[in-house]
Amino acid sequence: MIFTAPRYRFTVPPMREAAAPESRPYHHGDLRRALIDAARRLLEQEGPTALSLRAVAREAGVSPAAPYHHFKDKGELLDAVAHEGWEMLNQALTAARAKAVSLHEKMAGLGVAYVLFARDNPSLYRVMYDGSRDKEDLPTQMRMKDDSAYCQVRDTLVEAGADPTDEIALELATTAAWCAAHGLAEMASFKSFDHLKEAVGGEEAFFHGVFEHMQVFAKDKAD
Amino acid sequence: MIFTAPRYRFTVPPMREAAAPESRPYHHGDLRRALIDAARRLLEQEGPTALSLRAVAREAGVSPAAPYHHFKDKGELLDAVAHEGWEMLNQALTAARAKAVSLHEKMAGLGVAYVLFARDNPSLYRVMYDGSRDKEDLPTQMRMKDDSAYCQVRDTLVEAGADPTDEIALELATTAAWCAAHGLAEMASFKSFDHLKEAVGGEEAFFHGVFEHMQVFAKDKAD
DNA sequence: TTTTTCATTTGAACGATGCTTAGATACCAC
DNA sequence: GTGGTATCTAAGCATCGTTCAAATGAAAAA
Repeated sequence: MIFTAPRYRFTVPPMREAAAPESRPYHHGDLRRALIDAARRLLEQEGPTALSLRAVAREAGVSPAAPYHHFKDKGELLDAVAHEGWEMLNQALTAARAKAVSLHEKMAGLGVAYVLFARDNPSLYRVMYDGSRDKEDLPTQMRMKDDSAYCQVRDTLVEAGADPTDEIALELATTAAWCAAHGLAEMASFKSFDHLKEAVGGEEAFFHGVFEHMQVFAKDKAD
Repeated sequence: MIFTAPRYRFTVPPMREAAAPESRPYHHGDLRRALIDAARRLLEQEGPTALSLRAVAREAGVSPAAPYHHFKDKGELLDAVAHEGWEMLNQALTAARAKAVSLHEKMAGLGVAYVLFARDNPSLYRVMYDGSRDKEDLPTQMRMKDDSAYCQVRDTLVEAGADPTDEIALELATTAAWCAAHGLAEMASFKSFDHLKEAVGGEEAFFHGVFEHMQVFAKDKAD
């Protein structure tokens, strides 16, 4: 049985606008924070290809060498950005799960929320995933934290009737759901699917439709 | 000028089956072919991050500007590499489908063959996918050609009993299978799954296990 | 208050990248 | 041969990630 763990910080610190020159106890104040914000701003506005370390420093109003006192290299900055992305994703899934009524809605809602997050934050999602891909591991917070997407999917599967004592089957099913969501998240933007989206009545309906053809999201398994 | 052997030409040891050097109507022969081979060689040996246009030119034994007479830019070279990757993938799926006996084996075999291809050609798979992602479209050969992965999955679903007249459901199911395979292909290398792979008796069994938890790969749907 | 300390930030520099331009090279048709 | 032309090289531009000695300035020590 899953215990409700204390939820500490539920919200990712919101991006600050560009220069906020009020209080700067040190030279810049909190340059680390400012660099992460600048990176997320650039990511949102210019896309992942435009995200150079020098551009981030420029955006933060600082010299190209300044970031190296707060991050070992470019990858470490991206890791920090990705970390906030994972927290945002966890929040989105928590909200989707809370909103759902039936068990089937919970599973489908989780999947759709996952894909919607990727659709609404395409550049951030790519950074999140590229970071974990290069490390050949899922970020720690995705599997360890109680509100991680992985745990939420697994718990929901148990609620939906999965045998919690068959750990292997449970992990396989969770992985299957994860793969399905990730696969759809990465392919959803392909123009090839435009006609399908229209045919089923919109993008969200398309996501539901795809998930309904996967066993872990099937209604007969939930109730 | 010092009379030495030309520095750039004829210096490529054909580590692999280098493109037939019989006919070289021009300076290098078929530099386009040599560049693609060099790119694939680098991709295999050094990984995707080491794949710079200059490094490809170096590997092919030509100057950094030479590739621009055969490819508009770096992306066009990668497109050519990706194209060959898709053809290899289609071949792998064709072989897997031919080998399968039962209908269920055909679907599962297709999925596993897809993931195995990605596992065995990780860098190539990434280039294949990044190329189509940036264009926001699946490569033409994946949906148009008769032996494309998409068509093979769709046809196999029909063989397995899907209603060929319900085009929307058929496309949704095909897409679902595709997403599942792609998602697993991209996550299969995560170390987080090592214990699961071991628990189920190997990597291939792990792939089968994940697919068996998705409806489109479920046995009860096939027969 | 003055001085010292030391993290923070800068400016300059290095090697490497993608790409462009101008010119040299060598194949082919004549 | 000669000329035309596709092919390739050389050199250069702007940008990138990264390093390092110097400069800056907040905080602690005097």
